[in-house]
Amino acid sequence: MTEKASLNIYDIAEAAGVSIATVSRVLSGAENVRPQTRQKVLEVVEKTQYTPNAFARGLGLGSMKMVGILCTDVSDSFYARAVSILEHELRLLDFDALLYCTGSDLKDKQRYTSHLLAKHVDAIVLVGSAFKEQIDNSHIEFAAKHVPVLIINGLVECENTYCILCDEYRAMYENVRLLHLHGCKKLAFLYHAASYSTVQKIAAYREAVQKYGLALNENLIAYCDKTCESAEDVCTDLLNLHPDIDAIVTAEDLLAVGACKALSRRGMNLPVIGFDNSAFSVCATPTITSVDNMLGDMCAEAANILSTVLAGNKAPHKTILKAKLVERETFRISK
Amino acid sequence: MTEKASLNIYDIAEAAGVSIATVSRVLSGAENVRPQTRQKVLEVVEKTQYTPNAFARGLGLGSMKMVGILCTDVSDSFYARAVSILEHELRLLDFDALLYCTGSDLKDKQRYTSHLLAKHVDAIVLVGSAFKEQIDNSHIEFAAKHVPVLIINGLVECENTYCILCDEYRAMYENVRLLHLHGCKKLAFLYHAASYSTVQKIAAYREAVQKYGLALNENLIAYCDKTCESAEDVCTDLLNLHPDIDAIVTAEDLLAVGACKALSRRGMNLPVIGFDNSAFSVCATPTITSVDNMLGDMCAEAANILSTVLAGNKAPHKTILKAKLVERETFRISK
DNA sequence: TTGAAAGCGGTACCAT
DNA sequence: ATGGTACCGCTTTCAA
Repeated sequence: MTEKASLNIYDIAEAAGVSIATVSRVLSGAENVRPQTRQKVLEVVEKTQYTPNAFARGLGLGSMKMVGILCTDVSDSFYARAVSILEHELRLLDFDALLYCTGSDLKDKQRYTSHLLAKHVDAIVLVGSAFKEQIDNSHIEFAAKHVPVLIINGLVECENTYCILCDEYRAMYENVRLLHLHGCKKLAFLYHAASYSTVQKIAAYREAVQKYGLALNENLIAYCDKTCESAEDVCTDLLNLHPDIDAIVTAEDLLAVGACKALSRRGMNLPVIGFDNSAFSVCATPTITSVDNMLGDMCAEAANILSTVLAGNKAPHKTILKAKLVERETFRISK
Repeated sequence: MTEKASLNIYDIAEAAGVSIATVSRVLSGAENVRPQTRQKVLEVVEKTQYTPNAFARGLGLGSMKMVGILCTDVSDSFYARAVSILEHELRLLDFDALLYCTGSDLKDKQRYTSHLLAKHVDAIVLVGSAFKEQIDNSHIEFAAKHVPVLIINGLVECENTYCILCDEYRAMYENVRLLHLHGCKKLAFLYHAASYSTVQKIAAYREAVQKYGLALNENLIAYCDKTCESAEDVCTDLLNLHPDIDAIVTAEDLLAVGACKALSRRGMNLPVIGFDNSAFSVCATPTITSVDNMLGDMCAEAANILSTVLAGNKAPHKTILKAKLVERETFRISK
């Protein structure tokens, strides 16, 4: 009547004629086991297809080898790529990925962070700079007291926190410089969400515009919803107001796509530079020159740091990668 | 010296002056606890910020309330959206999402499936019809012996398996019918990966083409890599070989984008219908008419079924949703 | 090299 | 309503 869900270590021990301690040793790859004994145990394990109970293991070791990934929105292609790469890297380190999509509400981020801690994950990875709240990072600081917190493309000043970011400030500054060299005088800037990343880009835009003596006008910095259509509308309005705009830079590729649509609808053809080097930049017509922020490298580096830290070694609090411009049809650096 | 990682139920019991059994009752919301006692315990819990150990709980209950999501590739925007929605639905049911990106190799799918089982997830959700292997579904069947397996947009004939799919066969058939009504006579078909989903679409294309007496030629059914560029190249070749092609249908939006590029490059303007109603369909110029396969609804239904099944109730093995065509610039149904 | 036994931190049954 | 206690299944220390 009473049916066992599955075999346990006692069953294996009995079948192999050894104690559970020995089985445990064999399974954890301990050296001090007589080859013959090991052999016998492994045979039984093989034959019975035995798998140790992960919860019991977790209870004993205090870890189930899981890493929590906190991400504002996986349906965003940029974050999706990040999660994809991270998951892959974690898998290589033999960690499972516990995915939490938090949305952008701070309360949710806090709640999910503590959920993750309650699940005793070995580390937490924050994907997306949206996590850099200007207001309140206490949940991150709290989490970092318990487990290492990796932050992809975001920055938090806090112990046991490892920020891997791309120098987007510099990249955007460079965008403006290149357009200036190209002869442009009045650059529109389209952005969405005020994430850490976006704030950097806007700051860079402002400073570079000033530095190179380009048209300086707050109205040139325009907010859009995160859709092609919104960007197109906003850009159209902007072009109506400022017909002398002669180049467009955006904080995201999708917005650049919308901008291009606005341009071609009026038969214009201005330099446009997007950001993220996403699939959108290739889909658009014309294809969009875009800044590659090295997401793959950031995630790989995150994995690196994670394994370093979990091994008990020191890792840099802040790692900055350099972005690179991928030239496509909307802008080519003139030689 | 010996520092405790965190408080356990004994600490709480002691502080509250009750037994651990009572603490357990209070925390699990049992009715049979004197309000006064409950109050006292909750106070201590509140004050100490106590959180029960998830592993111990899992060990006792045989579940940590986790659901495994198996997905060939989250960086694919379609799957990413699915995972995003699923995660949200699971969260509402109080389940965590354990994400596994399997890639398309069968061996990996099998391995990860058993990993998931070893982690004692409460259910497994398969995202993407790529999981319907013509050759071997034994890993799915095996998994279904242990936990319910939900399949989004795929079909497996097996007990304890719940397939939620969209009638893509019908949708593709309808595409061909509409184009025929529109006066088209020779339709090219672009596809990637031979997933269950794609197989359905191809079959529908074939049958409809036959039924409506359109040009029937295996060469019109062309394989591309999953990139704009590849689709563009393939489509260009196709148009060179068959200059009389007068409409294009694709198994994925991205391929439709490529097709449109090929068309506009030769100054052509044929009806094009994509599939998935993804962000790409809106980004392209012109915007692409696309079949919406109701991904959101499928995922919501999956969550529904999951809660039903986990509650011990019966749920349908197969749920089919109806797709709908979203009209954009590349094709409008003529009245 | 091996085994016995004490945790790990809960749940739930059985008394009281 | 509450407490005692036997599990759940594994890891690890200590002895042998």
